[in-house]
Amino acid sequence: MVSQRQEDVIEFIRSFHRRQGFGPTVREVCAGLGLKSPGSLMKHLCALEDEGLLERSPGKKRTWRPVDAASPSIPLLGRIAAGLPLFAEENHEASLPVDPGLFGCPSTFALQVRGDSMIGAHIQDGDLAIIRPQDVPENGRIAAVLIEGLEPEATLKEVRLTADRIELHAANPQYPPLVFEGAERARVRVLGRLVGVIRTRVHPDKPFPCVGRAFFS
Amino acid sequence: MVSQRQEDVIEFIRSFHRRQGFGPTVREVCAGLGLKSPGSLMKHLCALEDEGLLERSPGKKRTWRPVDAASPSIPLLGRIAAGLPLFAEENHEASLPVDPGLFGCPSTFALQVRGDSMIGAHIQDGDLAIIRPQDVPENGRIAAVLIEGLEPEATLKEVRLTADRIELHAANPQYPPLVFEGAERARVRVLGRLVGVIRTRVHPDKPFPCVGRAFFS
DNA sequence: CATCATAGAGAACACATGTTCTCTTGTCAA
DNA sequence: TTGACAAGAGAACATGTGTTCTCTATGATG
Repeated sequence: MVSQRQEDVIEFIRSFHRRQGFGPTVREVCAGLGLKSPGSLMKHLCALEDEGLLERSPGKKRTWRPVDAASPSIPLLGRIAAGLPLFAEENHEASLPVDPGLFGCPSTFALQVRGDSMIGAHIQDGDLAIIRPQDVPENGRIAAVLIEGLEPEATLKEVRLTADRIELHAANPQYPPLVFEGAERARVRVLGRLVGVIRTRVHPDKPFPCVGRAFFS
Repeated sequence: MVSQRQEDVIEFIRSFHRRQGFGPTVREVCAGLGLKSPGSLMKHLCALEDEGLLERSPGKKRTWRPVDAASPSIPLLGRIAAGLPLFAEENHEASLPVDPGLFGCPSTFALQVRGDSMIGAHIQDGDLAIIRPQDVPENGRIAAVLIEGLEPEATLKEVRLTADRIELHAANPQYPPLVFEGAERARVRVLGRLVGVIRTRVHPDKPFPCVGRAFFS
């Protein structure tokens, strides 16, 4: 059981580490939380150590730290090349300087969205879709899928499962649903499910580029 | 000019950091290089500092580090408290482990969007708006603004400037534009302009929560 | 009311550790 | 040889810092 205070402790240590490149002293943690002496903070630190959320090297300076050595970046797999394997280094186009833990999963990857097929889910052209790897489709989820036989490009679609079919729905009426049933089902390969979105450019010229005001009036 | 010895120093510090999660003491670096006293190592450390390859915080323990050690982050200013100053540590709720450079500016901050007033710009409830600080309004841009006299909360709005007015438009017809003219103009305080969006949760139950399929059919 | 638990303040201790000084050794060039 | 220079050993100092103890204030509970 971690109290609010204890979550603050972890968050402070984590952000101190990120900002400074080294860990805080217990007194610096105190100052960050508004405490004036380290005595009571030690109880929190020890409690968090018992919880398995913090580590220390007893007696050593500036060694209180979160247990998870956060992997610092999300690989950007811009487009999926024809030659698999999919997650090899070859397809690793770039790294987003973003801690994957932000999205609740240490092993996410990113795909840049092309077109406005998911505009109804408020995912714009150019957005970076954060994907958690997962190969079983889940009904109602938005997933990145590969369709064998078509051009080898990952697309983002809402998955709808019925007894014997997989339907892939765009969030845009211009794109009809893709339906796979029977043997066809095997053509659908789920890469993972959408767990986040990063938009690095906000179009200044067309603030509402796809769903214009006309939709509302 | 860095000698072989000095490269060893950097490599040792870097790998120590990776293995342990915190930095080495100068004596631990000595031991790692087979030196028996820190005196001469200091010359190497200082030389590397002059080269711009290492950093330290003088006097502080375990703070010798490679210059690129501090992973940058974006401060999350969840809501703006009544008591300013705005960017003080007090309002610093948390840090997003995201390199601000991803959004083209080293000093961005984040605000969590409440409500669906910007849904037309595909910004959902709960999204994290990445803001570049800027106090002059720009026509047509989406900006985070503070309106004096109302509840002290930052809101995201599209700014439209005319000769003598500032209009703040929501991207949702349910919210009428706010118009400020004449002396009223001074009530509008621009915090910065929107340069990005991060969505950390994708609602599985309602994939199109606000602009439903009804809009398209 | 009494009792207990929790959070924090404040003081104190021990020592790890950054930093500086001096001295020795080895190397290279004039 | 002599001098200059770099690398290291060893000692010493000042203090930052982890850790522990005691005492107080507050709130919940019986």
